[in-house]
Amino acid sequence: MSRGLSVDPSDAVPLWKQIEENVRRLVASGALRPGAAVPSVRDLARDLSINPATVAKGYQRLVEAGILVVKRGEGTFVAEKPPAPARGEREKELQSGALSYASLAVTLGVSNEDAVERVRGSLGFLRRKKKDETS
Amino acid sequence: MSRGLSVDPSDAVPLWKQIEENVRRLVASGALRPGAAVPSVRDLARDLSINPATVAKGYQRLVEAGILVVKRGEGTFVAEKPPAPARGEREKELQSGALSYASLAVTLGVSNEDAVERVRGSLGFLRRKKKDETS
Amino acid sequence: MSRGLSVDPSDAVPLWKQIEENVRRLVASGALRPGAAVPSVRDLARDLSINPATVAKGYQRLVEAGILVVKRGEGTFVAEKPPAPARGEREKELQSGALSYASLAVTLGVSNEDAVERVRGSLGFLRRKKKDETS
Amino acid sequence: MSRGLSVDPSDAVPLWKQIEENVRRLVASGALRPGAAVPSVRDLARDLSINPATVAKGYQRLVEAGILVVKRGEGTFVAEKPPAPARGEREKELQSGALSYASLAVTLGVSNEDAVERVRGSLGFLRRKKKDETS
DNA sequence: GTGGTCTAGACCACG
DNA sequence: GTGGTCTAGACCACA
Repeated sequence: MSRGLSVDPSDAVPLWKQIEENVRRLVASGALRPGAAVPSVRDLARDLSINPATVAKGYQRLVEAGILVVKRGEGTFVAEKPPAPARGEREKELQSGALSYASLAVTLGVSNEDAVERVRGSLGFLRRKKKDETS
Repeated sequence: MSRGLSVDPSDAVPLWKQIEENVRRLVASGALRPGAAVPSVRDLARDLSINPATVAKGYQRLVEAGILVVKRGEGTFVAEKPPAPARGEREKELQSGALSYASLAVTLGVSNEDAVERVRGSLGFLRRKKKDETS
Repeated sequence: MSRGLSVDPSDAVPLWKQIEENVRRLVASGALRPGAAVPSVRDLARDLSINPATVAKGYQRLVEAGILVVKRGEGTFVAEKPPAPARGEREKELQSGALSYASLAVTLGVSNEDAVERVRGSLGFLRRKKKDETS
Repeated sequence: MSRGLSVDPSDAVPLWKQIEENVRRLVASGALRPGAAVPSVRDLARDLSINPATVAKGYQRLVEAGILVVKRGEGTFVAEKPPAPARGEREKELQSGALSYASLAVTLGVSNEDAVERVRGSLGFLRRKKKDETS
């Protein structure tokens, strides 16, 4: 196992995006701490049996988002500083994520409270896990 | 107005999927009752200024899902007995969506309350929209 | 000529970045107006004798920056609205550009006033040209 | 301190180029006078915690440019007569840089004054930095 | 060894 | 026709 990184080629969401989300999740949960190295592009590509360029694209997005940093010739690492307070651009990203999730919930016929509760639960799960890993 | 059906061409989600989701929502909310007719493919296409094939594709998915039925020569109608979505699948999909959104919020450095509030807001927005369409 | 778009394969700056800058320049100067179509990925790639994926990468960056918009199945167009006031993220981009230019000027042994004057001149040139093209 | 020489590993520009530019600047500003010795490759590498090969590459470029000269067995020194850069080339490079920056500013929707002010600020920052290193 | 760029060409989704 | 994704593999810059 590559530290919990996995992809599903039959999924509609692009492989590079699956990788992005996976890493995001690992960082959010503290499984990947600031300064820690993520698997090299080639290694992860081999483990997942996909093309290195695909992995690179996923990493690239995270670099642009400030989640990862590249040290040339050394590898890719989790950024030391939590990505800036994030006004503006990222505001939109979060809002879009919220709407997307809400839409899913409504489509699935779930009550507002149930939908909200699940988010609250996931947040708690991540924060708790992060605290554990950090300590 | 085509009964509250609208699409956003600049949205990342495919037009046919927007149509599918819109109809699904209208049916779920009762705005479109079992047995009711949905707009004809070419009418809706004209109203939305999009390609009829795009509308057809959205309807097609709904027919395959058992939400709509086609009566040849008469038109397309809401099925009498919309099939209940598999509980297990829904559960997993929603849970996964919640975790995904939570991870995004955490990596963006957003507080739990802010993250939850945004979902609540989005849910309210969607329900309100649905209500408008229903009335 | 593809509307003034050209690249220099022997240049150290990546082809996709050259394309990005070229388009940015054409938009800034008004040669490409809001709503106008940019050359299709394949066409431009053929004209420049480079790979479509390379062109696509350049366009992609501009889409993410809000300069271009993609209409699926139709093509790529200059965005209608001037990219949002741009606080935050783009702040950094501009600052980085300024520092980069200043560094070049200092390295070249140019006086502050000369360096500033050249920027002022270029800005004037672009604004004037834009006004002409728009009118 | 190695005479004000410093590098930023997280910067996009290659370490060897940062070194090259630093030295070039120190020479241009007079902090390093003709005939003066520059730090030895291994000393500087140790001070900066980087690979000696990286330092060597930066020095090499400067030797090729006639800025530095190597006296075998003694060390590396600032050339007595630093060659004047070709006027024409400089001119074009600077002008191109100015236009590039101006285009960026315009597409970002920034006012002329704001754009100019940022350059002025960056220039001031660099000159001040150079002065510090000189003193 | 690392990541970044580019190519050639396939396949898919969309309109 | 459009752009988006992915692959396989080459080459380069960097440490």
